[in-house]
Formats: sequence, C-alpha cells, structure tokens
Amino acid sequence: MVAIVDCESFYASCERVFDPGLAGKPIVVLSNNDGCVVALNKEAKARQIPMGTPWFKLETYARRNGVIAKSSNYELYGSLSARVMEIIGRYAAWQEVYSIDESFIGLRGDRAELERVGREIRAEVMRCTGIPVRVGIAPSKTLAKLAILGVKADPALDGVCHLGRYDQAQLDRIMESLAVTDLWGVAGRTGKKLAELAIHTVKDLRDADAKWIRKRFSVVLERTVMELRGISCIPIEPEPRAYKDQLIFSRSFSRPVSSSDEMRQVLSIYAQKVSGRLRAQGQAAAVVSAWASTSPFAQSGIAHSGHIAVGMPAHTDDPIWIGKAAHMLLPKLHPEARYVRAGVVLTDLRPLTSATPLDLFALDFEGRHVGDTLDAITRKLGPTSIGVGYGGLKDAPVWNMRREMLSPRAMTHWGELREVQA
DNA sequence: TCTGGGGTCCTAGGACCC
DNA sequence: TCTGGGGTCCTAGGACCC
Repeated sequence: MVAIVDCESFYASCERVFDPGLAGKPIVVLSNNDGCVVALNKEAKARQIPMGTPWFKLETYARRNGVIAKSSNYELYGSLSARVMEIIGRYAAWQEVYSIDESFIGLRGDRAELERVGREIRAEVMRCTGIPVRVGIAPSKTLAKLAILGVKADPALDGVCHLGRYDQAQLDRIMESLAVTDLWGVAGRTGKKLAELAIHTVKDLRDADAKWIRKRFSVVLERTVMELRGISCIPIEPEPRAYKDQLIFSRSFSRPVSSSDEMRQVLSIYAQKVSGRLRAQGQAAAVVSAWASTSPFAQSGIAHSGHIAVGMPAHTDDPIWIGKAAHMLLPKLHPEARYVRAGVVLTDLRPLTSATPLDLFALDFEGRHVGDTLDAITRKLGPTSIGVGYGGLKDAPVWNMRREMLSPRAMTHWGELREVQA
C-alpha cells in the first residue's frame, strides 16, 4: 500500500513550533517580498482568507482582527522538514520525499496494522518536532491523496484515513461528492475541458473510458483514471535525484526597472546567483535562457514580456559567460516598459566531469575558476560581498527584499536559538 | 506604492536524415 | 494528372505540482 504523510499547514505550523504564543491564533505566511499569502493555518482559513491574497490588501484587516502574518523563513522550514522526513522514513522500507511538506511511503500489513502505524507516525512526528501530520493510505498515490481529503473532511478519523475502511457504495458516494479538480493532477484547465465532456465528479472520471481519456487528453490523465480504480501506475521514486534538469533564479524587483543599464545589472546578478547553484550541484549548462516581464496586474503602461534562449558553444559554469548570454535579452526589451520580474534559467545540464570541452571550444574564462573564487569569497563573507562585472555594482535595484515579519532561524543559527527558562 | 518561486512531465510539430 | 515513407531528435509551450 501507498501512504502519504503530509504536514498540516506546514509553514504556519513551523512558525508556531518556536512561538507557542501563536497557538490557536490565525497565522498567514507571506511569499518573498511579503507579496502574498502562501500558507494559512486552519484558524486563518476559517476567516475565509483566500490563498494568494496580496498582503497589501489584507494588512488592515489582519491588524484589526488579530491575524498574525509572518515573512517566509525557508531556512527554518527546510531544517524542520528534514527532521520530519527523517522520522517518517523510519517507518517504511522506501520513502519518496515529494515536497517540503509531503512524503510518500510504502507500507505493508492489514488495515488495522496500517492504521496503527499511521497513528504512530503522527504521534512520533508531533513528539519530536511539534509538527502535526496527516496520513492517507490507499493502493495508489492518487487514492492516497484522496484519503487525505477524507482526513480533512472528517475530524473523527483523527488524522489517519485508510481508504479500505469504506465499502464500494460509500466510496462511490464520496467520489460523487468530489469535483474532478479536487484530484491530484487535475487543475482548472483540464477541469474545464472535462466539464465540456460531462465529466464533473471524481466518480465520473474514474468510470470514464481510459483509452478515450488518453486520446482526448494525455497519458497523464489516463494514469489518473487507472489510479482511481486502485491500479497503481505512478511509480515511486525512492532515490532523490542527483541532479536537477534545470535551474532557475527568478525574483520580483522591489521597484520596477526600465533602464537598460539597470536590467543589465539585474541579469548579471541573477546569472551569478544561478551559476552558483549550478556549481553547488557540480554541473555545467549548455543553454542559458533569460526573461523579464511587466506586471500582469498593471492597469496602464506597456504590457510586455521578453525571453531568449542562448546555446553555449560548450558546457560551462562560468558566471561571466552565463551573464553575457543573459544580456542578450536586453535588445528584446521595450525601452519604456516597466519590468517587475526577471529570471535566468539554465538547462541542458551535465555533470562537470563529463563536460570537459575540446580545447578548441573552451571558453575564454574557463580554467580561471572565476566561479570557484566567487563561491569561496561568498562563503566566507556572505552572499552580497562580491560580484563580477555589472553584478558587482552596489545599489542594485533588486536586493532589498521586504521581510518585515521574519521569525528567527531557530534551527540553524546559534544566535537565533529560542531561549527557554526552566 | 505594494500580487512568489522553483520545479517536472508530456505533446505537437519542425528539422533533419536516409 | 501528378510530388514518398519512415524514422529520430529537439524545442516550445501547456499543464500541473507545492
């Protein structure tokens, strides 16, 4: 059987672990730049605050109604996540860490046994970390995800749902009551297309002709149909990937950027950031893409987004070359548009060892180890201590990220530990 | 004034080959 | 009246996830 263990309102729960005074209060966690709501605990959900609400629209309401807002503290969430995942892993032969707050695991045993293990996981994760988790158990990943919906809907389940507790008639009723878009893997676009074909509920989809679904949609949705019938066909990936297929560094600016000089600087900095991640993976990239776009919410002004993809003559991890490639975006941008976001993307990645280029094609800066030197300096003096070329200019238009409600990094920095008086 | 960031997988269609 | 067939590789874009 497949089980999914997912953390309840993970970011909000992390905040609460180190600030017990927050217990019972509505908490929202904000995206970078304190832009919009990316997580809510159940008290905040009960106040009908929608996910994605921009903070500037919520701020007044929040202050008046005792809603606590927190800037996102990924360092804290990441370290707590690692601990939670390690504990979950003790209970299973294999484990796929699916996201920062979810893990698939494989379990064996009869229903009673699996429900007992589920409760044990829940209790142990709570005891060791203070994070509440839910457990959904079923024959396939999609159904395990569905079982989690059961946990959310029925408090009597006390956090653990083995789908086998329902007989066929009950299961039919449950599936009939759920919209297809409640399913893992079915979002709005597909939902709309399905609705045109009179498929509205999970049960409708389960009972649809799988081959026909494949023809009209894709093999992906066909797999969902099979999984709903209890036939597991989305494989488990126990081994974390050694490498990413692509690396992205993208950020919104703290104010719009129009001038070419400023954008050149932004692209240089982003290129240096993403090339740092590349070197951390021990990889080199052959394609550099860059993009910039204006605000989709702007009421006036020029709406524009530009993007380029540049093939490199050889695989490289050099921040200077990657920066130069990213600069090729500049002529594609509109001189009067106010850009609010940009990104640099690296694809066609290879491990550095097998990327050794022929000397003939080696790039000029290769062998000078500019990247390694940058890495060494930033490790010692911090991420803003040095940059090359335009990325080295002070007063960058992008770095004053707003994080006005940031909690301490209580798991990873000595100076920010939580103090307790006995 | 102020609306996130980083990924994966699949498919259609074009380029190219013989 | 008439212009092949079969295949691979690559990429852009769509859809989805958290």
